[in-house]
Amino acid sequence: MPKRSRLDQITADLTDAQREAVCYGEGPLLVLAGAGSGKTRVITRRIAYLLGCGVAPDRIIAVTFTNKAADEMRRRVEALVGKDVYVSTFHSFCARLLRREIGRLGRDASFTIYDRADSLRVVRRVVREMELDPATYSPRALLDFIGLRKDRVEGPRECRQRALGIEEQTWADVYQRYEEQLASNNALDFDDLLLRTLEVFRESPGALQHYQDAYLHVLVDEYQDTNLPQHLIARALQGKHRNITAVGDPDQTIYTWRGARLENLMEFEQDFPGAHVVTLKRNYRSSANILRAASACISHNVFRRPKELHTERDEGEPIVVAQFADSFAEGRWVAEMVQELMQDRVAPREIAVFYRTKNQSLPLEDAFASLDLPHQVVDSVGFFERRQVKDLRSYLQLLINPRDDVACLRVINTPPRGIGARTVEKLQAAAVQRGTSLLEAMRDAEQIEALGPRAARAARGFYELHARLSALRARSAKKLLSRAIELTGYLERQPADEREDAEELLDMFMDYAGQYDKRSPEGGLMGFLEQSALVSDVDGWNDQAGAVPFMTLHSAKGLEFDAVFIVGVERGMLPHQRAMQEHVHDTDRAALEEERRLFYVGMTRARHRLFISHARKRTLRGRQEQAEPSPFLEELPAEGVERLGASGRAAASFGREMDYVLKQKKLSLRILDGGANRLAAGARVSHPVYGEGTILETMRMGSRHVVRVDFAAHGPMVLVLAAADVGRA
DNA sequence: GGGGTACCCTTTTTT
DNA sequence: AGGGTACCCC
Ligand SMILES: Nc1ncnc2c1ncn2[C@@H]1O[C@H](COP(=O)(O)OP(=O)(O)OP(=O)(O)O)[C@@H](O)[C@H]1O
Repeated sequence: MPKRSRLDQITADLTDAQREAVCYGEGPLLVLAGAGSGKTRVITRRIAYLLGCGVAPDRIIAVTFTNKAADEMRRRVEALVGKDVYVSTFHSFCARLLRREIGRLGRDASFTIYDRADSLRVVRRVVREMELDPATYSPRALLDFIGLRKDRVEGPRECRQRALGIEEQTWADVYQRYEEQLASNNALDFDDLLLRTLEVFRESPGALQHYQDAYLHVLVDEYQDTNLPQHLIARALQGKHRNITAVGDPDQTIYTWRGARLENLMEFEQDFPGAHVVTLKRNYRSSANILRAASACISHNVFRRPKELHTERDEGEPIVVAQFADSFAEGRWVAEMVQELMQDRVAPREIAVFYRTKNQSLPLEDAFASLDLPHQVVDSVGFFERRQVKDLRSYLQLLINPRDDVACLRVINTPPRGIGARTVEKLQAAAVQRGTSLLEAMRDAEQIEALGPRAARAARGFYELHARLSALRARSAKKLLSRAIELTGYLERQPADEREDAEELLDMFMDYAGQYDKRSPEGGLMGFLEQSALVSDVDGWNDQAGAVPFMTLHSAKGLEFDAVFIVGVERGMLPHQRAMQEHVHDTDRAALEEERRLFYVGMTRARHRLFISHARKRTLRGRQEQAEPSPFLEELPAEGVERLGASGRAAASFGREMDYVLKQKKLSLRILDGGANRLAAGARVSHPVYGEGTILETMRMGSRHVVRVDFAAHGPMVLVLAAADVGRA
């Protein structure tokens, strides 16, 4: 194929503004654009275009927010030009780089990656060792503090220098000792992946130069949610060729709590002098009703440059805002509406349900299960945090990095093998004294005087178990996992009431390992552990599975669906109570605005249908709490928004009535006393189950028609009309 | 000294 | 619901 026409093909279905960005030549480029305007499309096409222009695939690096988004982009580029480029997240890229380069910092390449729970264990230990009162020095708060320092690229020494007063000095000391512990465990936390990469660049000009030479083009998606270290890494990488493409939308910053820095985007032109800026103003995703509502809502953010986003699309169906008595009624309604959509030929994978917090999935799961609707809770991070999965991961982690005392302590007596708290203490003391890891101390258990013969034998036994597993280290991840389960007797030793659970979880874990083995036969155990440490929630979501995904609003970023449900849109939930106390925000207002952006991100995921709901009662920490509608709901326009169950009492009964209808499914109504031949208010009807009644009102709930009927024997009920009845309504 | 149990609290979002 | 801590029994 002649080159010209292939390039034309890549840019054919783009707007002028999009094409300008895709085909932009050398130098920094910023695409500043609203939701659904084609930012991700521009990045993907630009990669394809560069490849089409003859840039070698290995001279391009693209960075996305999740591994799933990275795979998706790689696949799209491959489909466009048949070439394989490197697309990754910042964290995965850094982990890969550090496996090669961390020796330059005097550290070992077989490092463990710690998640928050691992880090928390380290902080707890530091607090104990420093003999601080954990009530005053909350390990959680201390870890947050450390994270904050790291987000600002501030090491313990600098932190200590800047400390004002004894209190802050103590925090800095905790930070210092936390770092020492991580080093002696040969572990890096998530932030370290970024910081050590910067350190490699700083300490080793040769390495920096190597990467700067290698990457002719650096492209970063979702720039509004990058933190300072990520920004610095991007800047370092483009340092030689100066070809950076960043795309982002300031209205979609939703990770400030994790250090995201909007300045990275808004001050791009200062950081990258001579940057060319392209703005995209047309939304290609959503119906006019959806875009109008989303824009109206986000316009209430005052810390914001007003931005006009328009669409050529039709109004579309009205947005539905519905109120329910409680989250269970809300869940049943969502399930019922999903069933309806599926009957209307909307594929389940084109429907999604979003919520603020993960525990909101439960009522939805119940409701979907009872209607037998295919659904999938998108929660990979949660999966890897499950106790049983973490336990087995720790056994494997210890094979790669025997110095990982956190992993060792986690499983040293799991399942119970006679190494109790006292023995552990003695082992730890011996390890500190000898300057060894816990595992090495166990190898030499017989020589530790403080240990009785029984304890010594148990400890030595653990070491031998590790050694036996270690001999199999080169085997596939799945094989190792199943051998670890066998050799440790993990399942047999589970309490009977948890065995089934554990078995299911570990089966899933083995499946996951099997998939890894197949996909990355070269990755080995280390690659497997690395990938599972760096998963994002959406990574585990199979978008081809034909199931409705349930996910957090955060996870929904960057995705799109034909129909979207956002549940639990209540004061205290969205905006979330805790988010309003988040100290990373300068003001209450800023905190509220981030919550509004989250709602905005959710709404703008929808192409055609948007359903927003809230409940009057919600169970929080086992308590039933009254809930008010979210203030954000008042910000939606009247036009193109249909509100159901507006008053509190009506909503309460609506919930119960809905319940009934769902159980009975749809049974058709017969019109009595021949006069009126229409299902309209006032008509007398008869129902096979409820008997006779009078229609109170008829209404539309989204695409479906419902009637409220006052039955003589049952009182008011909401009935959903069968398609055949609709013509009569 | 190990192991089991009861009670606390804490989770908002996640690389 | 899961971990941590405190307490009790073996
Ligand atoms: N020029 C175009 N022609 C047709 N469809 C387009 C065009 N540009 C974008 N789209 C479609 O619009 C939708 C949104 O595009 P994309 O996901 O790239 O937007 P985005 O700006 O990254 O969105 P967001 O920031 O909201 O995640 C996609 O379905 C995409 O295919």
